[in-house]
Amino acid sequence: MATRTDAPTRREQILKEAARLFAERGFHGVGVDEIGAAVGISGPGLYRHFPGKDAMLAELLVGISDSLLTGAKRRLAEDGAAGAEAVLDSLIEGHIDFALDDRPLITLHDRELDRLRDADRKMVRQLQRQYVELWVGVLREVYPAVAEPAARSAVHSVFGLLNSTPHLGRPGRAVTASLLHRMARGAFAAVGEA
Amino acid sequence: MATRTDAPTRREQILKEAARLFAERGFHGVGVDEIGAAVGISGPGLYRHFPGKDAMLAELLVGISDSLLTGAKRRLAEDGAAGAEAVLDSLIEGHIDFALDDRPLITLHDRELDRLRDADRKMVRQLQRQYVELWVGVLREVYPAVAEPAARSAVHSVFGLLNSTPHLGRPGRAVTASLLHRMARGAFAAVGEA
DNA sequence: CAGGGAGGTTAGCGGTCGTTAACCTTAGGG
DNA sequence: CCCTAAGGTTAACGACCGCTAACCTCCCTG
Repeated sequence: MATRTDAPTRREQILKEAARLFAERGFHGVGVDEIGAAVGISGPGLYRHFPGKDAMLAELLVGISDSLLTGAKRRLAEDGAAGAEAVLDSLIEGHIDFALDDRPLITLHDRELDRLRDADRKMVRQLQRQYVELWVGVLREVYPAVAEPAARSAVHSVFGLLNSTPHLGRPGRAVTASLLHRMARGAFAAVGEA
Repeated sequence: MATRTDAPTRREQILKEAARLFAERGFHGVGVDEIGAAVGISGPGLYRHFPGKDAMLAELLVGISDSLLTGAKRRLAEDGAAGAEAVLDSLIEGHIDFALDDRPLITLHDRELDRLRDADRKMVRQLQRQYVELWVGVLREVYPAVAEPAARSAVHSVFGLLNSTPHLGRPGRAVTASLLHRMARGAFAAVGEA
């Protein structure tokens, strides 16, 4: 399990603050001095931990995409025996957890992808595509009548729905999670029953 | 009606290209020279039409918010007699039209708001809030059991769903529009029937 | 207890960006 | 036929930004 109880490393502090700032003001809108100030060191000190500003964004985006995909694969393996419906619910739940717990990251995820170097962008895109295709596969098991392109569009749209958390009020985590879950299922059902 | 058949003015060309570039690379990621080049003039020439780069973004965002709200008010007035269900469908249709026809604008709309001067941002926020509240009112007419905070969250989430068009493939406009419409109704229904 | 690496600091360089200044060209009206 | 306004141009300025250089200070270890 490796539940983390230790204090966060400096690197992790930097990544967390950088994510927050990038999400708030955009990658180009944040200077390295601000990121440094956010963790109590000053600008150039960051270069002891990262080769450059781009590298921070790259690590963030690859990390998000990878952990989304890894979590989804795990859920597919664990809940697969319980049927496609259960897996779909589990995927939705996982994505909602992520959107609620790491709002800055979910914002960056679909907003700053184009600021990456080619190699990093390709990697992120590949992880994202695998994540989408995993959802598409499960969705089409639940609703076999849905053609693949429609399923893919539906998945992207539901991501848009779930990723709307930054715009939502804060009426308690469980309430929001439940609402989002029901809406996602409702949206999928509307595609499946067409 | 004033249907526009005349050629677009230079100002309009600039706004259109600026919207595209801002959506692609972010407000801070685009230089004035690039915007100029996109309309065939060079950097500082833009200042004959706008007082500054910020003013272009401001005009774009206020314009979007205003036209969304105006369209929604018109639909409410025109289709109100046909009942709340019909108005809701009309609102959804209008938002989808917008998301499909002006993808760069819909992207900017929820992404670059914080780059505005205080006065402009307040104005945009107010227009957006009115737009949301109009939807909330109609939604609660269709589903009276839904409490106001839940309705507001639901509306924001459906906006997230409808605004996902930039991530979608292009399988023909009508097909996409129909899919999005059904999903939006399905998501709302799931909230209403809870 | 020397010494070296880890992790800071400040100064400053080179490039870019938004903006202004100064100047030029053209079309239309008195 | 001038003259003015509209709409361009290039040059350049000042600010800022990412990053490097040079230096300092601990702490850990052989």
